[in-house]
Amino acid sequence: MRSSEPRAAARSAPTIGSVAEVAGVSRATVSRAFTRPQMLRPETVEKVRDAARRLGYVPNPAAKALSTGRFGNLAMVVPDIANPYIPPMISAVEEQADAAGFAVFLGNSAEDPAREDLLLRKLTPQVDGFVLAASRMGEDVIRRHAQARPLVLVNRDIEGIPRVLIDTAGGVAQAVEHLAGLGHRRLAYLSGPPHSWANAQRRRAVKRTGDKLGLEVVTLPARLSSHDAGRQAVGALLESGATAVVAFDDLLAQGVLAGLAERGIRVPGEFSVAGCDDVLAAQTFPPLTTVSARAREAGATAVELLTSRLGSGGGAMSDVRVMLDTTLVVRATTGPRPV
Amino acid sequence: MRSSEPRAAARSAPTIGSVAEVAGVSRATVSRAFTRPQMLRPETVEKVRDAARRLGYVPNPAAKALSTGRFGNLAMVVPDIANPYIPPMISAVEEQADAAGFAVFLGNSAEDPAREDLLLRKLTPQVDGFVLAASRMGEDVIRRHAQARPLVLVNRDIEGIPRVLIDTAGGVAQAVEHLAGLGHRRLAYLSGPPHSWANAQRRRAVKRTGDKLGLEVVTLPARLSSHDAGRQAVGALLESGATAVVAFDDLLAQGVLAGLAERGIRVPGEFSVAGCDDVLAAQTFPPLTTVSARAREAGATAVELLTSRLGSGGGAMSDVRVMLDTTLVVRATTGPRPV
DNA sequence: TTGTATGCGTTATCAG
DNA sequence: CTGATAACGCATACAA
Repeated sequence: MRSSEPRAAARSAPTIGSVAEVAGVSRATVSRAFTRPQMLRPETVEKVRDAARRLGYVPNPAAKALSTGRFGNLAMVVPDIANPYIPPMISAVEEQADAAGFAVFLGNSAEDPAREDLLLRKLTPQVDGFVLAASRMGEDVIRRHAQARPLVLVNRDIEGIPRVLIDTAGGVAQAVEHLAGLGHRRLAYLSGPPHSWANAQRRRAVKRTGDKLGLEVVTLPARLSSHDAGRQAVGALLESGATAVVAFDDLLAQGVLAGLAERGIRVPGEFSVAGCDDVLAAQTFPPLTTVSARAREAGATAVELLTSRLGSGGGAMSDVRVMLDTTLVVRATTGPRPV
Repeated sequence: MRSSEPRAAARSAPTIGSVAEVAGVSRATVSRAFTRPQMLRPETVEKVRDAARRLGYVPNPAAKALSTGRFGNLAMVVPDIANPYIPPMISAVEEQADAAGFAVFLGNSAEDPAREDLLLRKLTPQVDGFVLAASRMGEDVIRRHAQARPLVLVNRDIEGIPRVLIDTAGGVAQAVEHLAGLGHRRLAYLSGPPHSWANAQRRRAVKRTGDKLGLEVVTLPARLSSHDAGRQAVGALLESGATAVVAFDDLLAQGVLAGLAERGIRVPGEFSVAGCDDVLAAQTFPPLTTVSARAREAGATAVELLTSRLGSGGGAMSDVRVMLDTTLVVRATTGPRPV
C-alpha cells in the first residue's frame, strides 16, 4: 500500500525487520529475543536488545494479535463511572491489569443493558477478556458473551460464570445489631436501584437481622442511588417512626444527613444513620458509620481470576465464586435511641 | 493454502474469507461491501451483508489495523481516577468517542509522570490519538508523544499542542468579588497540587482580584487535593486571621467545612468557604458555594478536536486553544463578614 | 463492477 | 542455536 492516504502513524515506526537489519540477525531471532530469550545465546539476545533500544523499537500489538490471537487487552465495563463506588474499583483493575501486562478498555453502559451489550460486542474482537461490574444485562446475554471471551463478574451472581461478590450482608447485619444495641426499636432500610443484586442482598440482611432481634423494620424505596434521592426520602423516613436508618449506600446516607440537617435534626442525637460502601464515610460531617466496601479488592480479584484463566490457556475452571465479606465501621452518625 | 487448524486457542471466528465463500464472491468484494459499498452493485452488497449476518461475521480490528495503520481506538490518561472531578470527564470522553466509532483505553498515572510516560508509550502502538487530562509530564516529553500521535491536552497549556482549558480564573475572580461584596477584608487561598496548571491559575486569579479590590490575601499550602488535607488546613486558616477562604477545589473545601464543624465554627455565620469545580457542591451541608467546572464539556471538546483532526487526515492544524470560561455558583457557604 | 495479488508486522513451523 | 518462510485477516493498487 502506498502512502497516498495519510495514516495515523505517519512516522514509520521501527519494525522487527529494521531491528534485525541493525543487529545483523534474522527477523525470527529478533522475535525470539523478546518472547523466548532462553532459546537464544545470551550474547545474541543482548545484541538484539541493544539494537532495539537504539532504534526505539516497540512491538506492534496489532501484528502480534493477528499472529497469536491474543491481544494483551482487557475491558472493564461499568454501569456508571460517576458513582463514587466505581472509580476505586476501576483503579484497582487498571493497576492489576497493568501489572499483568494488559492494557484496559473502559466502557460505560450508563445503566442501559442494550448499550452494555453493544459495547461488549464491539470490544470483543480486540480483548482477551472482560470484567463486568454490576452488569445490568440479562443472564442469557451474559452467558452468550461469556462463551465468546473469558469474563468475570463483580457483584452479579450467575452460576457457572466466575464472579466476585462483595458480601455486604454480614456488615449490614452488624449495623443492625449495632443499632439494636444502642436501643433502637424501629429502623428503616432505604432501598437502592431495583435491579441491583447488592440492593436485594442488603434489604434481606436488614430484614432478617431485624426480625431476629425483634426490631420493627420498614423498607423505604428510593428511585436511585443519589444524594438527592436521600434528601427527598427524609420526609418518609421521619413519618415512618423509625429512629435510625440503614441506607443502601453512602451517597443516599449522605443525602439523608443533609435532609436531616436542613430540618435541624441532630445526628446522632436525634437520629442515627448508617451507610454502605465506605466511599464517602470520612468525608461527611459527622463522619459516617458505614459498611466497608472492598471495591478495590473486588476489582483486583476479578482481574486475577481473569488473568490466571487466560494464563492457563483458557481451560475451563470449576465454578468460581469469591465472596468478600465486610464489616461495620462505626464512626459518628450512630448513637443511642433518643428518649 | 488453507490451514486446517488455527494456532490460537480454538477460536473459529468467521473471517472475510468464509463470508466470501458463502456469498459466492471474492474476499475483496466482501471487504468493499463494508468499507466502500457505493463501489459495488447494491444487490451484491446485500448478498454479502446477508452472508455476513448469517455467519455472525465481525471484522477483526487487529487485521484491519495492520493493513490500514488505523486502530479505531483512543486513549484517555488521567492523573487520578478517584478525584471526583475526573469521572464526569471520562464519561464525556467515552460517550463522544463512542459516537465517533472509537473505543477508549483508560490509563491512570497515579500522579506519577514516569508512569504516565510509560503508559503512553505502551498504548501508542494501538491507538489513533490521546486525550491527556492534567498531564504531569514535562513539556518536552509531552511534545515527543505528540509527535508520535495526535494528542489533545485538557488543563495543560502548551503552545503548539491542541488544548482545552477550563478557565477557572474568571469564576474564581467572581468568588473573590462576591466575598469582598460581603464585607470580607482578609481572605485565604488554599492551594492545590504544586505542579498543577489549574492551581497556578487559580492562585493568580485570587491574588490579582484581591489586590484590585484592596483585600489582604494569604496563600496557604495543601499537600494535595483531599478531604483530609482540607481538614488539616483549618488550623492555619484560623490563625491567618482570614474570615473567608477560596479553596483550590471542592474536595479541599469540603474538608475545610468538616474541620470548621469539628471546632463548632458556624458556616457561613462565622466563616465563609468557597470551592472550585462544582463536583460535590450540592452534596455538602450547607451546599457549597463554588465555581462551575464544565469538566464534561472539556472532555467532549477534547475528543471532538481529536477526531476532527484524525478525520482530516492528521494534517497539521493551526494552534488550537479552547478556553471554557466559568462562573461562580453561589450557594450557602458564603455570607457576610462576621462582626 | 468485481477479481487477483500483495503487503502490513509478528509468531510459529520446519530446516539447517 | 539460528534462518527461511508460511500463515494471521484485511484493505487496496492493479487488472480485467
